[in-house]
Amino acid sequence: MERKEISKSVLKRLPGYLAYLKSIPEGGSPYISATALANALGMGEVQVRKDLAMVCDGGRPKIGYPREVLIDDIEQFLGYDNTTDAVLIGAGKLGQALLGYVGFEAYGLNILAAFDTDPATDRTDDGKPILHIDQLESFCRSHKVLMGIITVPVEHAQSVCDKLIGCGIKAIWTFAPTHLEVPSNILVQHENMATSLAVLSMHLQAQMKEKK
Amino acid sequence: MERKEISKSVLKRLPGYLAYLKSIPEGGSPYISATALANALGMGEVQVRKDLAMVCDGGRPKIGYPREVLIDDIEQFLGYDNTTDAVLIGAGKLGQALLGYVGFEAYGLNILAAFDTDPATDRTDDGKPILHIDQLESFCRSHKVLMGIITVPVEHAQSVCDKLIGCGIKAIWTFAPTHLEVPSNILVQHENMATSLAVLSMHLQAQMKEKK
DNA sequence: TAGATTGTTAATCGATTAACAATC
DNA sequence: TAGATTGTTAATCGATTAACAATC
Repeated sequence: MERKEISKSVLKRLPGYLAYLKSIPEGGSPYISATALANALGMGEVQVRKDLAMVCDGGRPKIGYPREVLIDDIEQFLGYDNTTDAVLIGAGKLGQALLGYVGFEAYGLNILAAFDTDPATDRTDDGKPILHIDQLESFCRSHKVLMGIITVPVEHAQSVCDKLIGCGIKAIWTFAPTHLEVPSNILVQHENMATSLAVLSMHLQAQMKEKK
Repeated sequence: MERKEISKSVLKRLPGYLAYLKSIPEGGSPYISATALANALGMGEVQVRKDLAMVCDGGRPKIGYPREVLIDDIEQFLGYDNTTDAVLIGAGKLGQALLGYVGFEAYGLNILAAFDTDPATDRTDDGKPILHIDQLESFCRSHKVLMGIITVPVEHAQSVCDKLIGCGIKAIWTFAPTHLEVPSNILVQHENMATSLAVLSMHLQAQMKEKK
């Protein structure tokens, strides 16, 4: 499969297709059409077809795409087939929730350990190590970790971010509601609860107004 | 301030401005320019100016916008000035993390209680009630709750969603990685960890390739 | 006054949708 | 063959960026 330049909008829709494809029970047809996928996810069928064209080659007219192949192609495209190791900084409630979430395996994400300035215990319920922040650098170097997850309070986010970059991390997933300043070769993915809440809040405001 | 029709892209950027404006220490100038804001957040200044024009009237040339007024305008626009009550379904780790996060107050969100099919305790550490799912409807009706937060495993997400709608909920914030089927007047906001991971994963793949 | 900054109007860019030809 | 479905090319739409006039 020739790898084309992919836009971010397409990229963001791929996990949705993947999740749906995986959720289909084994029994049925081994093929699925873009039309069927679109209907199931409430999207336009042309869009789905175009998106799929980016990652796989060849559905067959009248039949659709072979489900298994499609799943493999998307996973390979997204890099879910080879796992990424990550460290997590901030072993608070959110941090521990992420640490304990087994579902990330499916996305090729493996959180090796959590770090904190003041580790309450040395292991989570699930047996993942919680280490002192001072051990971060040697840990990252020896495990060749490229991804860091930030779940510390806002005020420490930037300094933790700087520290991660100093440890050789190339991609950062942050849950702290603040802008992080980083060099251009580092990717920051902001899990932005605030924007979600903004969208929800606007919808409710509109609803209230309608009722009047 | 005349309320114009606002696009989703603008809406999603507003919380970022708000967070930054609030983070500025009291001491300095009471004014801030779109240019300064843009630089601080790594954005284009024209975009910032256009976005601000949607929610407030009148910065002053050469001076900028009065910071306090700007904060108030954005908060009012987003509806953060009057709090929204919400219920949360699924008192697992993620659910409890959200339940205990005090930062939501700033977004006008107040999670009243959590519900679960099998409540381990009847209160969280923070003193918020955890109730049995059977009490959901009467609770929502009596408290006139309009927002529901879903933190249950994927396989229960749709049924929980249906239940919430049956209780009169109008907006749903879901953390379950699956598509939810809802009537058109209900808003579903999908907190999509999977898309974030896809973006991160792609970046790391590109990095690896570069190194070779 | 000069210059920084705002707000507006026009141009560009990218993404989505529509139309249609190709194919099994 | 007929019809469902794919893939492609063109048209539309919306959002971002650039250019510029207005203003303090």
